[in-house]
Amino acid sequence: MLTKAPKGTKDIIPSEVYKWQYVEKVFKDVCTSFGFEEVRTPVFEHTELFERGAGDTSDVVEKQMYTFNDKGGRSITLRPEGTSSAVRAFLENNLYAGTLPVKMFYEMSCFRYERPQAGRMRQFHQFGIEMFGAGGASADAEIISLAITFLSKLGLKGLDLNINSIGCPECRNEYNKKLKEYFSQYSDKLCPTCLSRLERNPLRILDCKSPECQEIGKDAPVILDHLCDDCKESFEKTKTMLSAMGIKYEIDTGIVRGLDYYNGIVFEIIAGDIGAKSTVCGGGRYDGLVSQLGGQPTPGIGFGLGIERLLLAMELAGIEIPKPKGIDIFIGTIGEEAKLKAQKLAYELRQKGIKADIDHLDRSVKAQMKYADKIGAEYTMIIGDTEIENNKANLKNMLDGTVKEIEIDKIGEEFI
RNA sequence: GUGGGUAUAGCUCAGUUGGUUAGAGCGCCAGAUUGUGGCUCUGGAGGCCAUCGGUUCGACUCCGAUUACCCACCCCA
Repeated sequence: MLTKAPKGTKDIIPSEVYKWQYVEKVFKDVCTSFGFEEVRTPVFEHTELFERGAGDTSDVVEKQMYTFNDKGGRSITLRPEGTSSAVRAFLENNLYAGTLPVKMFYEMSCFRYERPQAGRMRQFHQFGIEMFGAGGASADAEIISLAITFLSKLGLKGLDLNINSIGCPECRNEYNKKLKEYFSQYSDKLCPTCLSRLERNPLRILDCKSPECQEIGKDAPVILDHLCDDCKESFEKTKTMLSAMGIKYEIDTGIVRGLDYYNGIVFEIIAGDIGAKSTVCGGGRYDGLVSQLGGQPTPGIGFGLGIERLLLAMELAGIEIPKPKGIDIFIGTIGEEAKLKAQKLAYELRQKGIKADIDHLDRSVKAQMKYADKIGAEYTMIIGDTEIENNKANLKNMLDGTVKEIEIDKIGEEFI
């Protein structure tokens, strides 16, 4: 118990963390080149924010939230997603009064109470971006192209970008009615889950894996045929933009985002077969969310990108993440006097920004050399009484094994 | 919440129809090389065989329960 992390959580240990640092750096660089700035919001929020934001009929809010009362009796929830917090920060800090559009990115832990499986954790990590105040197709295309740029920079090939439009509240209502009408005719043939979806969310029946439901779904009305003129036009414009940038996409009328705030364009990016959960990035437009949370009507669009799934996809694709360089020099020692000297030398080198390490376990020279090799030391120097007396020691290049004699006190000059 | 699978050394896994001292590879430590890594060879440490109960003369092995992990469904990143 004490030595076991809670279900659905995982340590990122020192020997693995370089992978995270690598994708984090690439993501930040890409976002910056697109003119986005980082935002950091609290890990927990008032529960109401997610109920109003993600929507209290969404599965996430209904049964997956880590909610508790704090000692002051407030209902607090560990964030299950990032967009609600971003909108709250946008409103609370009056960012809408500044220069529009507001473009921000983030990396955050999110929490959902679910049964863990491949690519799904209870604590998971997301990259995300949000853009507020721009409702046009160029904003859509910018968001999508940022995701594609990022994933491509990491070396992922064969990305599948699937897009759809779920329309504005008006055309979606119309469409839902038509869907209900259509599927009601087959209510005796639908599977039990889809029968319950008929009332709750008929759109999801289109996603069902059961052969019967799929067969019935083939002839169901398609959302894209039932968009209002405005929605239709903006979807067309976005597609034109994507094509102009040479970004390939597929229309997938089955994409329905799980959070209630989406409207208009929605998209998913699938990067390789990483198990059942192969969607690495999902997002869309949420033009109603800002006003839903008490602000002036402001268009918004963004995406979330799962870091665990990203790393899975990269591993599966055989992408090698560059390991960071080891230390510059290991100073090995024989005897107490040498230890004293090495400690002082390492301290001076480290202050100059040179990565230096010494022995702390009083090991044999051979063992110290092995240690130096393991930590990836580029150079080693062993000092004992003779070396200290002459102020001369051998500096060994660990890559080619060559040795050169240097003055101990001038060791720093070797690393300029 | 529903269903399936797995549980033996730090890691990846063997372990015969139930039979007495539970193995390998990798990793770790040490020696060969009395003050110099990688390669090789030799040795060493490290196991309540997940837990609890049952069957049996005898259980790592068979049965049951519990727990944990993995995978899939719902849903999602």
